[in-house]
Amino acid sequence: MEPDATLAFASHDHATCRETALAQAEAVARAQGLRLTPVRRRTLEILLEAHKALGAYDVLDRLAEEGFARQPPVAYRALDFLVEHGLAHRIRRLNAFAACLHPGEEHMPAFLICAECHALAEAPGVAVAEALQAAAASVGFDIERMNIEAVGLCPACRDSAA
Amino acid sequence: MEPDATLAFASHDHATCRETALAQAEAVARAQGLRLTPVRRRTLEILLEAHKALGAYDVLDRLAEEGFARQPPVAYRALDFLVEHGLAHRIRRLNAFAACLHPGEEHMPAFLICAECHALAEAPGVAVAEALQAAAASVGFDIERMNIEAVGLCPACRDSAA
DNA sequence: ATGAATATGTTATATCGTAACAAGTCAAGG
DNA sequence: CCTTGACTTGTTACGATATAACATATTCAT
Ligand SMILES: [Zn+2]
Ligand SMILES: [Zn+2]
Ligand SMILES: [Zn+2]
Ligand SMILES: [Zn+2]
Repeated sequence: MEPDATLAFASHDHATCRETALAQAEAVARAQGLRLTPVRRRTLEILLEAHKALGAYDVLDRLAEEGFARQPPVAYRALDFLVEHGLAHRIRRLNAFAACLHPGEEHMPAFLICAECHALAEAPGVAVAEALQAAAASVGFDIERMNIEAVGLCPACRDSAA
Repeated sequence: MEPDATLAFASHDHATCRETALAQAEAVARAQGLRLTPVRRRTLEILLEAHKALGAYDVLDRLAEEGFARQPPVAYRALDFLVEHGLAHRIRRLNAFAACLHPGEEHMPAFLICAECHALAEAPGVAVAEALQAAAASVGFDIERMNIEAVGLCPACRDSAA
């Protein structure tokens, strides 16, 4: 089942939402023999609690408040680890990172970024990815990784702009 | 007519290719009353001559060699202007900029970036963009701008890897 | 001519990201 | 046990990317 981005733009129970994602992430870690060490786990929790994209230095500040060293590699290592294993995503357009809300599920996220309120959603991107694969294949290009990001207005901000 | 990315990965006459793009860019500037000042024009030429994505500081170095001031805003302003008016594109994945090879033509480029030789192609992205529009619309999101980028192997590097 | 808008010059600084090496942890094989 | 090698973390230092802010100059329409 593909994730549904509607939730991200609607008011919902953040607590449940992040606990679910965290539990899924832990399941992934167990299944793949990953070491979800304290910094890594806390970094993921920070992203989940924020429930939006955070810059590496924002994460670093929060980590520092909890006793971890305030040095860039601390945050970048943890973030890179999470991204590497699909527990978080990197949003290039924002030079930022966001927890994956569907870790373990096969999904190609298309990110929708609200220019107004900065809400971020992972939209179902399978159709988009397939179209891109097809476009690439037609010129003999072999895709390894892709980034699909869009900036615009979320439902709430679009309505209030009218 | 949609641009064809095949050319970008094939050996071709760079001189013609860049003169065409430059001429198209000038036509766009005339048509839209844009001021293609010396720095801006030279910046576009630099991107076209390189025929690949260049970082802002690479562009700045080249501009400096030609008598322009070696200060970041010089390059960023020119690059931002070109991007703003569709004469160049920003490749977020590379923190870099590339001249648009189809200025004035309606197109939604999907960028294909070779991880091996760093070749860059603007693939026809209309189908991809439509799929993304549809995905966004299904959750009530209104897209203003989008970035579609893929990293992988170009035909030449894929073949030589085998 | 004159004012408003646009473009450029210039200084300084903010933000994002990585190289490199030392020190510590951990689990498997001897 | 205890070695050993892979992985993880601590730490310093730096590199790369991007923008703020303000002064000056140019352009363009009135
Ligand atoms: Zn995800
Ligand atoms: Zn919004
Ligand atoms: Zn283009
Ligand atoms: Zn290649």
